[in-house]
Amino acid sequence: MSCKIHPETVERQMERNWPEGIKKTKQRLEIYHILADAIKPLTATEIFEELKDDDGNPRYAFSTVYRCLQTFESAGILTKSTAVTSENAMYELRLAQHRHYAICLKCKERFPLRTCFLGDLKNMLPANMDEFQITGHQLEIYGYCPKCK
Amino acid sequence: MSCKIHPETVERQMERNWPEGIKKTKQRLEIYHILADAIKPLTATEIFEELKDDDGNPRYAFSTVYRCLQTFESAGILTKSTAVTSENAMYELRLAQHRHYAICLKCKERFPLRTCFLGDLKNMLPANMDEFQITGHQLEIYGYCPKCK
DNA sequence: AAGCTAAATGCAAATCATTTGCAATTAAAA
DNA sequence: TTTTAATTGCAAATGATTTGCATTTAGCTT
Repeated sequence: MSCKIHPETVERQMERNWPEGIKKTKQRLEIYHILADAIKPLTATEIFEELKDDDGNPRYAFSTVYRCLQTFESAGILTKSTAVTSENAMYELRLAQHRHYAICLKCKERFPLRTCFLGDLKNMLPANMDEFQITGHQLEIYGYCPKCK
Repeated sequence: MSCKIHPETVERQMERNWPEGIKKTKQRLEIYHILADAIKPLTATEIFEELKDDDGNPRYAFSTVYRCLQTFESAGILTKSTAVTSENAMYELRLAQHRHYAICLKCKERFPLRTCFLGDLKNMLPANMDEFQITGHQLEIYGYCPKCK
């Protein structure tokens, strides 16, 4: 029922993204959808909660969630990261675009930053490290949001 | 026995840095020195290991290390962060200057980057977030170092 | 220099996120 | 439909970090 112009459906995006030789179980499909719908990186626990039924009972095992995330990560379609402001790992689909966040230390709200600037990164490498092959990066800004400060 | 020009001794730096109302116990002093001598952020375990005696027996409790790090952190002289490439928190004295690292995903070696560029950060904040009060930031580059790639 | 007291430590047990072993189930190839 | 390797669920294991509580100690105060 969405009214966006030319939206690539999640189904189609998933079809395109799905890694070779990884079985499409209902657990994995649901987890993929949760990640695809998310507007921010999710923790394993948040995903586990999303998967509960209407009465709040778990429908799948916690270990299944973790194993699925591992599978996605080693298949290269998922990025795992750990924020300065939280103990727990967070997971985000690795799509073409990606975002960084300003994170409020009080309310933990995450505000997406404007830009990613991978271009400059090469220049920041130390001398005689031109050989270093960059595969990823992480940036976070933290402080206090307008409401909390 | 160091031959550097005008080195500020660790003692003096510590004197200047030491937070009000925090007792100088031998445990805390030793931990401060370990952090001051470190050329990279350390995990609690690394610090605990450093504190062992010559026979490899722990001289202080693990919980003391954690509590000391917490104390330093809430006193504002220590920065705690969690690298993408490791599960464990790392700790680093918050001195005037600070560094970011390029981290090899294979050998886990950390290569300090050339610059920090706090200046640009304000511009990356989303619209209507000028009010966000930045207190810190974290940046990491990861990939494969010349040896490992 | 000795006494006092809140703050700090040591120890063992508790927590919490994440991982693992193994038997039962299932996707998808034959 | 059968087959088989891959996947799941469950419960127990792990490993980092935290906590409760009795004991010790830094840094006053006398």
